[in-house]
Amino acid sequence: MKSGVTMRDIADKLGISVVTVSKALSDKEGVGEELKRKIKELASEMGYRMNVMAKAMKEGYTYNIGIIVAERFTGVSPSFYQQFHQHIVKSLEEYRYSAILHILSAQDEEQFVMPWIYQEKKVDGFIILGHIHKSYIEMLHQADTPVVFLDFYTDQERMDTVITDNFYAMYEMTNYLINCGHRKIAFVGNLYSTSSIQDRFLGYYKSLLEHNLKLDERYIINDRDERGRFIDIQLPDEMPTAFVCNCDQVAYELMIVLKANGYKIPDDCSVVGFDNDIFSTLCEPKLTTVEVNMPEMARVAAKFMIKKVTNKSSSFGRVLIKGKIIRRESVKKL
Amino acid sequence: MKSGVTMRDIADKLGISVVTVSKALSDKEGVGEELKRKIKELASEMGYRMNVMAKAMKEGYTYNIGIIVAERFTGVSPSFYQQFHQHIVKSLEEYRYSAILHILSAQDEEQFVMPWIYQEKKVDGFIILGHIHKSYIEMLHQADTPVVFLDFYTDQERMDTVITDNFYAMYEMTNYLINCGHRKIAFVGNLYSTSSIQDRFLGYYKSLLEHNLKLDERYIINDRDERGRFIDIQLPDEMPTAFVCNCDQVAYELMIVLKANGYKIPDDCSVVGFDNDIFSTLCEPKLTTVEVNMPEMARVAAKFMIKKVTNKSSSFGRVLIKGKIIRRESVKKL
DNA sequence: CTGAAAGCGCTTACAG
DNA sequence: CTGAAAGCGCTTACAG
Repeated sequence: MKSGVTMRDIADKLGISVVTVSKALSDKEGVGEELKRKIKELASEMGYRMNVMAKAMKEGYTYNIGIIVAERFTGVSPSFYQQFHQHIVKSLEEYRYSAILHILSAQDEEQFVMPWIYQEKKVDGFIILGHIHKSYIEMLHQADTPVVFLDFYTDQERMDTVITDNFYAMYEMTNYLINCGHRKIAFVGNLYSTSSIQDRFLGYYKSLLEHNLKLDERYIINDRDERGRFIDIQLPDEMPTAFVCNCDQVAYELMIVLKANGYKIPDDCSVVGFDNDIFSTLCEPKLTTVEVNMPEMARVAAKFMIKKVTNKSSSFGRVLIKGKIIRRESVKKL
Repeated sequence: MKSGVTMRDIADKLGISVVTVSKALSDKEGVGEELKRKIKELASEMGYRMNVMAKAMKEGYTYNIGIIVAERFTGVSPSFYQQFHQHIVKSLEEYRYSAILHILSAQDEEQFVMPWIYQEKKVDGFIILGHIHKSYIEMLHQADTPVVFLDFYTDQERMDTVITDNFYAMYEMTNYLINCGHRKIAFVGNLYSTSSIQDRFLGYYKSLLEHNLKLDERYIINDRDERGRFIDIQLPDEMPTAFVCNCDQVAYELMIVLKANGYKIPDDCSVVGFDNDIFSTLCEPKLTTVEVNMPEMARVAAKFMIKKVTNKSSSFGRVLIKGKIIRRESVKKL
């Protein structure tokens, strides 16, 4: 299994030209069936491997996509986005594209430093995973390179983004609770923290509106400070029968507080989460939650990316992917 | 910020040759200071970006390294290896190398299918993350491409690998327990499951030997079946004063069993783990454990990789990186 | 100090 | 059906 084999070598051995070898190997027309067969056979016999870079240079593509994720999401606790990255790799593979991960440092983000893989023309475009600064996005749009966002959006124009339908999922989840007979339902999450939490809250609110239930301010419970750090959860004076938490980890923390105060779950109160991450199965009882459809989101983002690479002017806007309610044991039918 | 700018454009505008531009931009000698300055200035003004692929093709490098991880490690629960991948990206960056993640499917692994990024010559070598089949490794070695292993080793020859010093870390941890006055110390883990568990067990055993403590078979407690699935942990009839667990998750499970049987931690028995992962802080009390030095391991693996790319004949063998004991609240001084 | 020539390994028109 | 020519954007000897 030598490496140095080129089309030249194959051509020479067969006494033909590289043009013919090139055509045969990529199944282009203009080569006799018999000759084509011979070429392919010899190629595999000699352990020929196509040098895609050479092809790429001729065509002007790199067949690489940069995946950008902000450093702050890559801390000690393995995040959500690492899972996403893997799904993107899988999806890009189907187009024979590779993914190159680029971790955007806080410094580069603030000082508007373009990723070096852009500077070196190593990628045909970027998929941005999660939140990054608005002005950095602005700069990205200025540069002539296709960009698709995943799991994040802003009100900026020309933004192609694939996101979970947070709003609809929480709307459905709250409907489910109401169908189970709950009427006093609290929401746990800081409404001013992230866009996701806001959308989830709004879905919860829509469900209340639709069922003529009043939004009670005392039932909006804070879970984190402005900087996103979790704070101790304060239970309301008058207890609701169900808690809608903006994520599984908060639901997990809430359950600890509830138990510490002598409440039984789901007998005294029901709890639901969002994300279907490790915390949802670490709880006792296991948590009813919403699963984000990562494979589908990655697939769509990859598809958009490839289309934008091929046709720079194509645009898709804001695409919502539905989540799925996972029913476990943390909800009681009243 | 246009993209199409090449050295040709810069040269034409200055009425000089591309050769001179090339030399100036890569700081090679043979260009006057004044001209060099001018060239660099114009380059940045025109928004020139080096086409590394062209350079790469000339030199015969791709400046990409493939990171291979078996599909079974990429399941639902975000694994250890995703963290590793990020550290490798960071380390390779310092050599201006990019990482391309390749998830090796079970099928490809069994049928000895080389990664398509190898077939397409997109990478200069591979870093293998975690366990893969011996015969696949054999094939990898047959192919003329540099390979470095990370967090995994076998007895195969010519294997360059960077691993945690499981043996030494568990030896130190057991010493620590003994220094705290413990004499009856159990080990929790299936000795026939993974190489890591074996090494950790052996470190524990060495510490016992050194302190003239007998290895008691009843104190080797199984935690998983042959297929690696966790089983219910059986406490021994006569209780030890401390448990050395092969990983944090098992320590976490053990704590649940201990508490269910009315034992207080660390008052009735101490527990230690390994990995310093999420389970170590989810426990109550928080777990004393061993932290793997991922950044350092990634750094060394990257360094080896680059050296092997530059000089195919270089080899490093089996390199051990020390772990670090993280002391928390799960151990009591007797 | 500066540049014309050749080449990295392919592909795309264009002839024959 | 087959191939000579030109070119993708660089760099590496080698001349001047």
